[in-house]
Amino acid sequence: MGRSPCCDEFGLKKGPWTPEEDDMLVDYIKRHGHGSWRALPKLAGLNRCGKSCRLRWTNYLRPDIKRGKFSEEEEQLIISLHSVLGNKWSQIATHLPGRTDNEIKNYWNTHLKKKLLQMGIDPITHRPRTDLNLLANLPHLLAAANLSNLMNPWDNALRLQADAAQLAKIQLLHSLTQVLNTSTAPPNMDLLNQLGSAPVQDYLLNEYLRSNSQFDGLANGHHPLGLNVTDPNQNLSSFSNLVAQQPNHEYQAMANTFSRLEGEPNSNMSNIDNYHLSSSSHSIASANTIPALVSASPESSIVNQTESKVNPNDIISTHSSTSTTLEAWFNLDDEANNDYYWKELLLE
DNA sequence: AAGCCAAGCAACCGCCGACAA
DNA sequence: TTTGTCGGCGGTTGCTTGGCT
Repeated sequence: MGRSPCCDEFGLKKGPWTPEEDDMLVDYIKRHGHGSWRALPKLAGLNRCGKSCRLRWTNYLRPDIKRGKFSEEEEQLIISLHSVLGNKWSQIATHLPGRTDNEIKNYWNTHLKKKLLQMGIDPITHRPRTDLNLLANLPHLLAAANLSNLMNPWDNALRLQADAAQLAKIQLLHSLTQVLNTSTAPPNMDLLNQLGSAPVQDYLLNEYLRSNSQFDGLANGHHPLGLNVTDPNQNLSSFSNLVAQQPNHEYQAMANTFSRLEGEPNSNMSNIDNYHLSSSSHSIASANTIPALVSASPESSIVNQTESKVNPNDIISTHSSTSTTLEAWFNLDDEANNDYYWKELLLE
């Protein structure tokens, strides 16, 4: 079971391959096949270890390797597959003909990881980021989100960015709502105004009123912001309507969910997590068009992958990287959703 | 022109599971 | 059942290149 000595054998060459060595390796494999990699170097007249030969062949010299820039479609596919499979580069590579696991891994580390970070998505969990950097970029993200309706639907790069922005906004709303539901301090109107949409502001303010109407000074129907405290529903431009206006089917699915929740006693947005997590038999994903993907935090992706029987081919057919992130949003129940953090930002 | 720095990528390292003896 | 070998994988290193000062 021990590690094979392979490259530790002294006198064997390491480092970059010369064109002559490449020729020798290609020539031998063309004539004889690689056979035993361990035996190959001697038979081919190479002063390399078998492992080095195998790596050079599989990552560089193989005739079916596709070289050059990754296409937009390939990028999307890698992101989608990574959200399900995690760092299983070899499995990801099986879905990209002509690309090697090493190439995909390098491309992920040098390009895609940064790209996701810039879009406010955590490249490890594929969840929207909730740190201060994201909040600092909020106006930019919101602007991108507002542009989404005007965009060419086939422009994948812009669409992905806009989806990420939408998700960031939704996640922010979710977190803000939780804070408002648990605090009596008045909300920070400057921050609320950054959300830019009257229905959203109404929704958040009414969440605040709903949760605080039992306290002194509000119970008499007066509120410093001039809103109707005794009947907050009169103020409410419902969030369901807001998300229903989104063209993306995912937001339609959310609106449907909210509608169902509204029919339940004591429902509010924070119920969404419980609803989603506790009722897989009538899940959002099955009732609507959101693919049943799993989030891919390092600690959970493997287990989820096997338990939920997610087929990476489904990712390819639906080709939706945002669904994964959307579902991740529904599962926000960890430290990233910590009330304390949001209270610091939101409450005066 | 020279030096510095960061990005990109080929190659290596070390671990693991499968399998045969 | 144990042990050794092999191939495969993911993480990491270090060289090359290009941009900037």
